[in-house]
Amino acid sequence: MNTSTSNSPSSRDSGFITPLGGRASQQALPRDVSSLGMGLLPGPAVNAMGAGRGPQRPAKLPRELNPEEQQELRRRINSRERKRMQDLNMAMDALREVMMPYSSPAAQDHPHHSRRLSKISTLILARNYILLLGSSLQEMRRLGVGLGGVTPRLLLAGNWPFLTTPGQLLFTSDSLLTSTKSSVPLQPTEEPTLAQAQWSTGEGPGGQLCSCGACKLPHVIHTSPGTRYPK
DNA sequence: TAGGCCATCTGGTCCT
DNA sequence: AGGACCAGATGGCCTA
Repeated sequence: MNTSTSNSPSSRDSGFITPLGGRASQQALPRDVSSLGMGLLPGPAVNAMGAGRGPQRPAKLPRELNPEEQQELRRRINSRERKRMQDLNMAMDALREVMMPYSSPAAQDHPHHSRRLSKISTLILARNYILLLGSSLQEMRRLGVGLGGVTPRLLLAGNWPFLTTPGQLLFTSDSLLTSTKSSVPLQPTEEPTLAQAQWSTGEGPGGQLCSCGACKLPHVIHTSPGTRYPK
């Protein structure tokens, strides 16, 4: 089921723990006990929430524990986190499987298309797809078309919001609508019509021009990158 | 070689 | 109290 290539968790498990937190194998022992939560290593900087919060909280790994117990505790915590991230990656792979047909024409002479979708690209493409489905649904409603065997024109045409470069791709209502007045997320009552949908064309991932079929399909017109994941 | 992407470790915070 | 979640740090792999 793993559709990923060299970066899948299972294929990357062959590495070893490096002193400062590099690749780790599932069986690899934790590092030196001195690094187990006692702040010897550079570690993450004090984050904004934790900074200046008065007296130091007790260490997460209690000092009462002997080194072996600390090591075991740290091992369990690491294992849980690893498992959590692997589950997340499995979900990401499942999403990738669904989105891949819409992101790659599988043309072997277009290597920039044959690569696995990155996480960020997968999420953005999925989001764009959902928005597209919403607009298609809206058109069906407008035309009074029932769901019985009728597929929205835009979906049939395969006009997917293809990716250009990850980081630039947020598919906003601004970019979707010809009218650029609204900057708020789409509301059910203001879904764009297909006639209003407007795409950019001709540029493949990474910004290079490409003449393949997929690249000639419409692209999302994106806005400037903007802020990254505001908290 | 630089930059993108990723896995892992880690400590802090939130939640049950 | 323990687990889940989050984000920073680090280093490996890969590609342009």
